[in-house]
Amino acid sequence: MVRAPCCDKTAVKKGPWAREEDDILVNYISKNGHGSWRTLPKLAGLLRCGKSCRLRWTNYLRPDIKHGPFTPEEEQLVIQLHAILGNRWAAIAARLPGRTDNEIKNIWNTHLRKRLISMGLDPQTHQPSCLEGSAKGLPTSSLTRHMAQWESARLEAEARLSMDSSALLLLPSPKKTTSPNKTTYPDYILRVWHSEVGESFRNRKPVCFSPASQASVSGTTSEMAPKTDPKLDMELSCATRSDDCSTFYSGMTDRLSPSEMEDSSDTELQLYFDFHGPNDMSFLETQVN
DNA sequence: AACTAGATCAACCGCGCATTA
DNA sequence: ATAATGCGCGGTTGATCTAGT
Repeated sequence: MVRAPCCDKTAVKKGPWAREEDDILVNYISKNGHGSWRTLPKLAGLLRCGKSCRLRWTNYLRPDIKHGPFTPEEEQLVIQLHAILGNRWAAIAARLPGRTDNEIKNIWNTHLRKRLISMGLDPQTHQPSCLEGSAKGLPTSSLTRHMAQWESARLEAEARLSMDSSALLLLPSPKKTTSPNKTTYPDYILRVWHSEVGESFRNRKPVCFSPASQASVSGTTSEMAPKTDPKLDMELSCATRSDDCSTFYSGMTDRLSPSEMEDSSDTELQLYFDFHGPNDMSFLETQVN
């Protein structure tokens, strides 16, 4: 099947939006709503692709967009949600009102990713990068000890899991699925538990989402709708119940002696460790305003 | 002041999913 | 059941800005 182009590429303007174009788009949408994005440019009198209009509106012109730099709390939230959700920027954005997926993706790639690297953490897995032979931020001895503690915690959590799993299987399926190959809650939860994601939770390690593991959990990386998807909420609540990645960050604080903390003199590192208490998962329930 | 390299971020592109005919 | 269409997502690009020399 050949996909029809979304617009006549030769007849549309590309590149940065002019002020007048913004005005036209805002005026049109405020009066008529966006309706069909494909037909909007023609109706509004814009020489733009509908896709471009949608992007401009959702990423910049929308009235509820929060402009300006991210607060430390927002940055922290992005890091923690990334540990749970991986590169699902739209899902992360849904938890930060006023911030767009594009903005979050940019802030991640330009700031937060580098910050994790400088802390000696792998930005994809959120695990100490010494595991891959490139530790920079923390003393190797401390990290080795932490790995051992995680392993111990994992064994403990696995025992708990065996009890939790049976309880979860009793949950009723929340709604009829539209497709026969879509999973019900218990099935989905089990898949999560048995996936890389679930293992991370069970291990009390920060979650790492490889593309393969995301696919194994959800079918595809974009199948979960970010805003009200019950599966996503369930995933997040699983994380909550299982002392997720925030415990990792704060837990490391608990386990480091003062002298070890001095070893990692990076003040940002300290900030991240101090941000949440071991059981404080409220950031998943309350939204940053 | 001029140049360069790196950082930033708005915008584009291609793909996949959902919906509709 | 299948094809066509629209939309949203994540990855990438490139123009612009900024700091350093």
